[in-house]
Amino acid sequence: MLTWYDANKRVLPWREAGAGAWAVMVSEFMLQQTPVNRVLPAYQRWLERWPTPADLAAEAPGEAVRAWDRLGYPRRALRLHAAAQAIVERHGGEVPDDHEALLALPGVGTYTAAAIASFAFGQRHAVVDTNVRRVLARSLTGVAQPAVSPTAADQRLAVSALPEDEPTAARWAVASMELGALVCTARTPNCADCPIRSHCAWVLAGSPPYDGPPRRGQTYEGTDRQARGRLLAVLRAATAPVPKPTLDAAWPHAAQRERALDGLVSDGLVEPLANGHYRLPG
DNA sequence: GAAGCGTGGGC
DNA sequence: TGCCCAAGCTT
Repeated sequence: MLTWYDANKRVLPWREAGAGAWAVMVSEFMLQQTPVNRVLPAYQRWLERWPTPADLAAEAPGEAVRAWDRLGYPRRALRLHAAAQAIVERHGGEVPDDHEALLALPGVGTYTAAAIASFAFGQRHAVVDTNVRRVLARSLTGVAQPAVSPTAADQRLAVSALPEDEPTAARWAVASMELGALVCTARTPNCADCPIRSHCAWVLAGSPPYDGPPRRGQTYEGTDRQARGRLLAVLRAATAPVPKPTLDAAWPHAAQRERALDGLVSDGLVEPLANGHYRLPG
């Protein structure tokens, strides 16, 4: 798998030599639930504008929300901004290399802390994302898909599979994730090109189909989530505070619109002004 | 532990 | 055409 990775890895800006821990951190925030191809343009603009945590920390949080563009889940932008401020206050403006310190930052959970420590600092951590969970479910457990949500068993399995040697563990982490992203994919895995197919428990079992409980599809049309997205899109595009009637026009269902707007305000994504106008948080 | 949280692309 | 999926985190 390590050899396969060296020959087949994608060229990505946050993987370039000297990209730095901040670049890795920004990419990890953006890649939480958003595909690589959609992240790339926003990532490039982001690092040009805010090349260090201090640069971002000095901005209004609303600017982070605006620059987040249409990556989705805009609370991630607020958390990245808050994390940058915490890095300035607690770590002298440098992304910490300590797993515990990373985990304490806003928006950084188990996966992201391990990813930054491993990808940026070469440490030995189990980096368990949806790709790795799928690779391990197939190759070691022998089932078509991992559990619906991450489990303690997934984490234990990933730890048990991790090479002992630190630099090898770091290479293994990124390689296993890339294998899941490029070859051992969710829908139609390309087993013919897989470097571990001769060891894969799922392939050796005859590639049995998934037989677990049905996976809940995520509805979107007509949801509060969609309403929030519409309202925030209006505010992102505006250069001045927006009068309420303009927001009203963005979502016809009044009760749902007000609920969504209240939610955005309580999340800190929208700031209501005294004159009844609204804007991204200053 | 479940629910809430965006957006768009691919099959 | 829908449906599934995408480097999760927080409450």
